Amino acid sequence: MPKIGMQPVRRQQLIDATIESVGELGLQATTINSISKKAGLSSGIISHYFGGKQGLIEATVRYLLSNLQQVLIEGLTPTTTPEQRLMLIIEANFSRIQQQSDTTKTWLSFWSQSMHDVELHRLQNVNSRRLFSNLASSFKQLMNDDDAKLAAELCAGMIDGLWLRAVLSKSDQNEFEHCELLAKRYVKSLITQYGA
Amino acid sequence: MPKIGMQPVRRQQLIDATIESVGELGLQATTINSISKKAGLSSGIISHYFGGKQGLIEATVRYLLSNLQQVLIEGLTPTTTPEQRLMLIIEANFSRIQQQSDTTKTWLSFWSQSMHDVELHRLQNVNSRRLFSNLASSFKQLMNDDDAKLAAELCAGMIDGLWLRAVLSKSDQNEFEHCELLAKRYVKSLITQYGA
Amino acid sequence: MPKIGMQPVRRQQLIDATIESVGELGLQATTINSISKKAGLSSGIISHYFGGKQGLIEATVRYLLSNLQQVLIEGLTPTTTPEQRLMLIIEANFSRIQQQSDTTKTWLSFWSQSMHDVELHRLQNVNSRRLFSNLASSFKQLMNDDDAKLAAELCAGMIDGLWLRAVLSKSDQNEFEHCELLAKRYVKSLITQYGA
Amino acid sequence: MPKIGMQPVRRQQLIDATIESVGELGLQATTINSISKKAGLSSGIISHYFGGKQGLIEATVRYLLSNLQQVLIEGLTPTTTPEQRLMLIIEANFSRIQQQSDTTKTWLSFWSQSMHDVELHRLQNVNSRRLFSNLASSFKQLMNDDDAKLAAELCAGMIDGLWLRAVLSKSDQNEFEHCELLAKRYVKSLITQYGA
DNA sequence: AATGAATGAGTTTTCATTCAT
DNA sequence: GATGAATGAAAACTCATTCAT
Repeated sequence: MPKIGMQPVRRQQLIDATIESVGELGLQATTINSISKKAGLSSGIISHYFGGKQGLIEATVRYLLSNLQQVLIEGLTPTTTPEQRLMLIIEANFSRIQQQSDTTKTWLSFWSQSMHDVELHRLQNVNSRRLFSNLASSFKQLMNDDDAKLAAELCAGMIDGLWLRAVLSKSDQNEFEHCELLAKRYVKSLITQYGA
Repeated sequence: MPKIGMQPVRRQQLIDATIESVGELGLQATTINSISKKAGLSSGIISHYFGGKQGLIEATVRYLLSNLQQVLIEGLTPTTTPEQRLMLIIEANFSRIQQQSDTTKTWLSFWSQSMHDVELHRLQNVNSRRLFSNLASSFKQLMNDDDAKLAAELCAGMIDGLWLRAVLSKSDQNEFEHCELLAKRYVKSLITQYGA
Repeated sequence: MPKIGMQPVRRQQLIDATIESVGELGLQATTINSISKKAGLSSGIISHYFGGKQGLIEATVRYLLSNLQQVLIEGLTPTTTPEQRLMLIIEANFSRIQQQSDTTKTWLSFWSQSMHDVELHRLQNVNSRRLFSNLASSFKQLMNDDDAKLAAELCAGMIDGLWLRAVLSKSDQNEFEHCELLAKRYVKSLITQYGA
Repeated sequence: MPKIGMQPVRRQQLIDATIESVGELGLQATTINSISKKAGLSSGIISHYFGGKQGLIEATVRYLLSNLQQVLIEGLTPTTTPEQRLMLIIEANFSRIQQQSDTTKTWLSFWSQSMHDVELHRLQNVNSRRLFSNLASSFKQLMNDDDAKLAAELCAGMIDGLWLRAVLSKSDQNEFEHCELLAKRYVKSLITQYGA
């Protein structure tokens, strides 16, 4: 029964199952079996579609990254002001939790592992720089370039720090929303401070 | 060779080797063998002194925690002002890197794993709350209680976020010092903003 | 090589190899490797089919128990007299050796271990009570209930004792048959003594 | 502090601890550590006095054997009749339990292991033959030699079988005494049956 | 396309033995 | 005479990968 066009379906099934498993069990305890079981598929299929466990892990990170970018892009309209765009960036970063509770734990697992994995580190750098440049390009429309870079650096730190503390303390959604609010207020204070 | 008094020496040897191994290989790839080899001891000794791998991991986290606290306490004198104390807290958090490059990677590995390990999560909470309460108690001497709590929350986020971004980008010491400077300036701006 | 329907084949292969290994090396010296080597399979397969060594051990005891029961049931016909049934019970107990020399040593290893293993003790009790109740129900057709219980108790002791001494002295088949004969004559003397 | 004459004291301490440990944990789970801990001595001392674990195990079996013999000899007087001697033999075999509950479990562990251990098997044979010859020499004073041998064989089987069943069912002392009574009555019936 | 049986290298843990003190 | 720190071989168990079907 060679159903055609199964590839994208199976790949997404396995990526979803990976997020679920890493969120639930951690990256260390996530196995080929824990993933394939959650996906309702056989263990052999992972090698078939991703070459191996490592390939699936990397595909999952790429999926999460593109997802984050997607949320941001979808919010943008031709009339979005720089300040609105900054708010959107923050919302995108904190909305990760809204999609799936496992996702945040999964991000953290991957970033931690990126210290010792070349490909994951490359992907993490993409993410980190993208956040910075997204912030910087918006701030640049509101202040001079040097101040904008500084504001972006501080703002990126604040977003990641509040997000990290919320994840590690196993916060509920309310606390995530509280952190989102703090981040937004911080952006406004940066604009007030440095803005022309 | 039952030289007496070897226990504390061996325990510290093994804890140091654990930090080194987790820093170099990551928590996932750190094994009883990688640790004992680095320590120049046999694999059996880990069970002898720590009951098993898990025991050694937890002892290592406790050691890192007490070390962080130690750096802070040693800087305090009877004449330390609240503002100086806040600077000390930041210095302590960023000085981790100065001691050993492995240490930062090790912290991150542990915090990531704490999502899925009860004891590590407990220890992580101790650390997280300690940073917040250290900050809050200093801020309270400079502003009203509600503002102090808010400042502490923001400041904790900023410290952790800047630290996380520095670690993940495999920054050199200069960048860590730059982050330390940014954090200190942020504290000063908080004092200016909310201070009486 | 996922030939379907291999499960029962593999399970029996491993149980046979366990009996062989325990018979040859003893329960203490029997390892995952000694079993899997005898079975001509890999070591990992034991966890796959039995969850672990303990599971295989227990499955093996259950197999030996059901085998013993099987021998008895197969000998019964609608016209079997109580006395013939008693003879069948004895034959079943002494025929263990006829199938496989390892089996007797294996029984003894398991019973000895049953002193310190809850599940093995439960299975040993099933076996011990089954022998007693089989004997008692036959004796009850030949004498009053109290005498029948006494006869069953004595007879069970005699069977187990003669069997134990034969096993421990590493007897050959002739001696087992001699013991079987002694046991049968003892049953007859009990019937003569207490029979109506 | 080279105290002289410690050797017999230490040896007995370790043998007692071995009986206790094997009775409690089983032979398999008994380790150098479990023994030395129970003896309140260091682990190294076992090698010092017995050459190793195996030496201590064998010394313990020899001790149990000589103990059993001792109980029998102590009961004998110049005026003991053959029938009284038979009763004494039974009492000695069932009195093992009266001394220490661990002892019976220990006997069984050792006999089971004797299937796979040359020295233990030799000692087990000494024990088995001694019981037979003790019984036979007494029966020979009460009946002709062939009947006496047969009676001894049956009686040895009955004693061992009742004892085995009592041990395996983890019986209390009352049941052991009940078995002792059954064995004694069986001896009397053998004398009645074959006696001149 | 998909399965899952089978493998075996790698991991943690246990433990008898050794030996400097 | 006695200790117990240290070793390292051997054990059970895990799991990514392979591959016949």
